[in-house]
Amino acid sequence: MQNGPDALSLVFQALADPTRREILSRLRGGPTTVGELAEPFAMSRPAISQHLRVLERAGLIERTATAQWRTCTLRTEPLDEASAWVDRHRDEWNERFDLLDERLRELKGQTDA
Amino acid sequence: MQNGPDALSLVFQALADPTRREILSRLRGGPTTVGELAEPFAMSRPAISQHLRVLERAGLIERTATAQWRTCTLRTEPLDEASAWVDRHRDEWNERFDLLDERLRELKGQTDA
DNA sequence: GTATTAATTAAGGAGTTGCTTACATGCAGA
DNA sequence: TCTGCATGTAAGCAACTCCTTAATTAATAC
Repeated sequence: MQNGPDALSLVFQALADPTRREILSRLRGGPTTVGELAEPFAMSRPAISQHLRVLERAGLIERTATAQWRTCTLRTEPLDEASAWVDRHRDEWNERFDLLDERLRELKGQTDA
Repeated sequence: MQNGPDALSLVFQALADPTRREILSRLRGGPTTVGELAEPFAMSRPAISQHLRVLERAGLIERTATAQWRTCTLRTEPLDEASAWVDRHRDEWNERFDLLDERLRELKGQTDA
């Protein structure tokens, strides 16, 4: 994997773990230090650090260092793309219209050429 | 894996691969055989079979056997839960209201007790 | 300076993923 | 029944995930 996975795969992969989803849910309450974040989990600090790295790699959190505390902040932008993908596939009605659109555009391209 | 991951993790994990997302997109056009599905990918048939198993495990497709062809059909129900989770975290405004709701419910529970 | 606190990095191990090739299964038609 | 086609299963391998404990960095307080 020399090039690394695409952004959307990184986001979905980050969300594919209950601990990481719980961390994101807790971050909705506002920026939080790693220690506070780790407290409710029966898991070592390094394990939490590694989960945070996965979330950071997906762009879902930002870590800023103030003194010896690292504050984690929620970043929701990557979820827009994820939400768009899911919703596009979720609703069969819209899908049919999407496909109709594509067909029409194809036809238009053909008659133009 | 005696207990296995939860349903939501399975769905996000299934979506965390471009090949599988492409398969789902292609299935929006209607039920398709494995051969047709595999055709555009530079990948062996067994690899596609394994991707289909991941999608089936997540409940995102259904496989039915007619003659020697296995027909794959899209199932969008699992995406509802995924969409709900993402949307709940996507919009900061709604999150704040959700949190306010939770706090109010907590307070109510406390005064009741 | 030394000690304490907060967090990360390093190293390692059990299990999983994503692919491969080779083999097996199961149906259809001569 | 034998042949061919569509698909799945088995086995193997490199890379990755998710956790661990031990060592390290960095800032604060004495």
